[in-house]
Amino acid sequence: MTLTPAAPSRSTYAEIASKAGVSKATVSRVLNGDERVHPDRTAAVIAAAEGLGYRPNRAARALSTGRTGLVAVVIDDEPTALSDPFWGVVLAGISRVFLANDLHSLLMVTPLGSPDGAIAHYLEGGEVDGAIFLQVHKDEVIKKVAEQGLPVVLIGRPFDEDSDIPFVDTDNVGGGHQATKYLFDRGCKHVATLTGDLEASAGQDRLAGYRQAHLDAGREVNEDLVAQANWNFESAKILTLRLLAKNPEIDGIFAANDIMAIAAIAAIQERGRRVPDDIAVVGFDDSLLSQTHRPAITTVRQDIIGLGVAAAETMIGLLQDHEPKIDVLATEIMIRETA
Amino acid sequence: MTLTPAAPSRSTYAEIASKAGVSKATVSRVLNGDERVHPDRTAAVIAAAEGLGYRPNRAARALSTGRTGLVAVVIDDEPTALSDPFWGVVLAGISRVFLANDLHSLLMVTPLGSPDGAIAHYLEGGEVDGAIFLQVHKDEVIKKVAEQGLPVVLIGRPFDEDSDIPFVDTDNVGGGHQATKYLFDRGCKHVATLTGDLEASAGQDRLAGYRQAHLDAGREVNEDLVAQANWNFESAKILTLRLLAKNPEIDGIFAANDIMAIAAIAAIQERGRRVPDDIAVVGFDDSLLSQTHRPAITTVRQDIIGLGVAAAETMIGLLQDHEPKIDVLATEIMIRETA
DNA sequence: ACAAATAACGAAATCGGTTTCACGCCTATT
DNA sequence: AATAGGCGTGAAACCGATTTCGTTATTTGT
Repeated sequence: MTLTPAAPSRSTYAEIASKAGVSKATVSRVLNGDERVHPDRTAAVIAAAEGLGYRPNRAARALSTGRTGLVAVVIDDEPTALSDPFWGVVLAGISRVFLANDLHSLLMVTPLGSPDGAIAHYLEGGEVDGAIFLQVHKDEVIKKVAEQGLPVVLIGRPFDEDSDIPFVDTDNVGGGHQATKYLFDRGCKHVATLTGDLEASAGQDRLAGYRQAHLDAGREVNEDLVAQANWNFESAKILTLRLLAKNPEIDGIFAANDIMAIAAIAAIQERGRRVPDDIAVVGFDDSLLSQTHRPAITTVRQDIIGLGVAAAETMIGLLQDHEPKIDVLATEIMIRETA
Repeated sequence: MTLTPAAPSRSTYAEIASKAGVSKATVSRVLNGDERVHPDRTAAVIAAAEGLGYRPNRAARALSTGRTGLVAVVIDDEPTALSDPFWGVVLAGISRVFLANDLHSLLMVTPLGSPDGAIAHYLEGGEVDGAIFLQVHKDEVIKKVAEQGLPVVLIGRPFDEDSDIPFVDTDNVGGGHQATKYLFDRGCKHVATLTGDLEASAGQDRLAGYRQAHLDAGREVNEDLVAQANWNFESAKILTLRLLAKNPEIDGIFAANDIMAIAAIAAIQERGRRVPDDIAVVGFDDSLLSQTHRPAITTVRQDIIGLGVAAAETMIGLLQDHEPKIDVLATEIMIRETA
């Protein structure tokens, strides 16, 4: 494999040093903000560096400090995962914070299913200073990496209750609560829920919020009204039809994401009932779908960019030896036409 | 900023060399596949390396070779850009190929408004071996970077007709042609089109395909039936209403993306016409929306993962000094309910 | 005013691979 | 038989920034 030479060579400490009439050591001190250098020399070095349009060589710095300035952003390589617009926005949030802190995100899209996958190797190699994991399915890989001393931040709650891995997450419990309470306040008496995959923490938590809202309102959860639909359209539609058939008294549905809300609406209309007049529907995510669908879907909005920002900030904190911070971001209900 | 030490230290050439009883130079030769080393030594080095669980230090290699093994993937920081599931899938394709070739993708989300902002700096700094641009920023930044000798691949067609920057793109002309021809074959006599932003090559090309299909069918394009809707729901709906009012003879609509197709359907139904019986509608993208919408949308599918894969492969080719390859990927029509 | 402590700075070592160069040994050439 | 050429190899230089260590120059203490 013959490779072409890379980008044009740039100026170095040696050049700055000779131009400013000081040693490389002094250049390094000035450029790293050492206060103890004489102001005159400091000024000379800065002037020389600017004159030469100096840009540091990351590889050289990495070699001598052992820190690369790179953070891996790992996402599960499932067809469904990446086609979810959610992650793009999270990435934007992460990237924005990193760029302002002279860090870079190394994107790794990989099947996380296999515990000894390629990823673990890369993460072990000291090639990155830390790793942010999106989309959590198995904690194992993450734990393994974290145990090797690599700073790790999770987006989404870890499964293991007493895991001490720092994470940021949407307040899914709060969001489920908000949606359910809104339906109650609207006058609904029999609120069903279409849950996501209960192996995912978001699925669990949104359901927990639904239950909590019942508790707070002094109502009992009717377990017949809880249907596990695994996030997707098809099963949500089938389950809604079944719910409506068995429980005609239903007058509200909380779907744990917008796609399932759309499926529920389709099923309801197929049965000749009206939304929201007969049955009110609330979704989750505030996705594009919820905005363009007719009727427009009332849904729980999460601060997705904020998730990325918080994760990046937590990572920066870890790299600076701060206490691991755990963020849970509030949700907001977007009232549209379906409830 | 005090920083914690990075990952655990790993084995080095020096250790392998002493364990195998050879010099560092020989270790380097063996590990880089130099054939001229005596088989016995080769075996010894390989055994020693495996015994020590050796992993190369990227920074050290980068410092001495000048190549980082990193490729920047640059995307516009527009709200609409990253929330488009399209890009996530492209990223997956890129990442998959790179990972298999020991390259990494450095994600850069360019801050708005800064023409030759932070990104250009990073790209100049020799921090990456190449750059893949998603979502066409003005060509200027790209040109500037390319002129500095950095290998560049575009996803999407460059604006400048005689630009020599390698690119990969969906065959948008072909897709537009396919959609329009399908409507003709179905018996439509008066096919309108909702175009995307005509400043974007995808918008231009899909419209060009629409025109070409007319030409091939020996029909004239009625310019009254061409409406520029800029990809979004609102304007597409308004323009469709206007089209229907002025041209009641319309019996088919080709929308340059699925969102506009949905908007068109909403407008058509609002006017009391039926889809597809009165007016057939074809979208573009085969997005999740097109699958979940009722009626399900007949649409033109593009090979999005393939775009990422092709871009990554082209980049690898450039890095190995191959001829710049230009890929145009075929589309496929997905027949559902609206046409 | 003199020894001791401190501050400011440069020379050189260092990080871990890669690459050049020179050396010893062997085969081919005349 | 002597020289030229080739091969396999190790020593050492090198990439560019950081950091240790030691040397001056300056300040403090008595």
